[in-house]
Amino acid sequence: MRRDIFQAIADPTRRAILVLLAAQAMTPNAIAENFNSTRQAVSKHLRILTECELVNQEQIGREIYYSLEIDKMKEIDEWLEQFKKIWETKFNQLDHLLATIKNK
Amino acid sequence: MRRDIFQAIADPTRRAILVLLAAQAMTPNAIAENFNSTRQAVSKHLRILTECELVNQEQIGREIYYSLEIDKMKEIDEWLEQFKKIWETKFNQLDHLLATIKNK
DNA sequence: AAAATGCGAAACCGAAAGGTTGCATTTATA
DNA sequence: TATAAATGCAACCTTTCGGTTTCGCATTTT
Repeated sequence: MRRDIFQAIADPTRRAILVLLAAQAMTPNAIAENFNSTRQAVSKHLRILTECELVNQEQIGREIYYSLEIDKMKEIDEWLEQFKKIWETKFNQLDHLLATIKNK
Repeated sequence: MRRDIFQAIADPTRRAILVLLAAQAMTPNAIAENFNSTRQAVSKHLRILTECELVNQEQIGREIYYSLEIDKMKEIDEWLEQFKKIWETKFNQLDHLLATIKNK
């Protein structure tokens, strides 16, 4: 299926799942209670998130606990880096402008 | 069509367009030269990026220059904030561990 | 041992995505 | 003024997406 991390976070349900898992590891059933779709639909989302290595599984008896793989989230931040440079520069320019006005 | 910014950056071509525009404003034709798809396909991507307010248009004669709307990119960073707190905490824990080992 | 629970996988479906071709419109040029 | 260039839009097609229902398989509970 070859999905990447950006496709993974494109879906609002998956983003919400990631936020849930940021707080604590959860089972598919527990996660599904937070949404209006079926457990199976959530399961599909978890499969995608697992493939992208955004979440981990740990089986305990018949339950599977999913937890956030925080390191993978950094990849988004790394992509953003190239734009951060720009908005920081823009901020500095504004900063400079304000300072100039102030000293008039 | 109601797309959000996360859907906008889900497509690799659109991400590449954003990177191109980060360097300089460009026309659809110029942008399309960088990809294997038709100008019309690129035009569709630009339409989506415009709807999401990730890019601006400026018409000059018969040409339209597209430029990056950097402020909108910050929204992704803002969403990431909630996860950053986690990975910074993890880093600090590791940091502490390393310090402990060092002082042994 | 039988029933219930937790889960994933498969089959199916409608909607949306991403691409192409063909056109209409506006602006520049010969 | 006729032609070329730059662009957006619409129609169409194939693939993917996200959902549901049905099922099978472990594991736990009664």
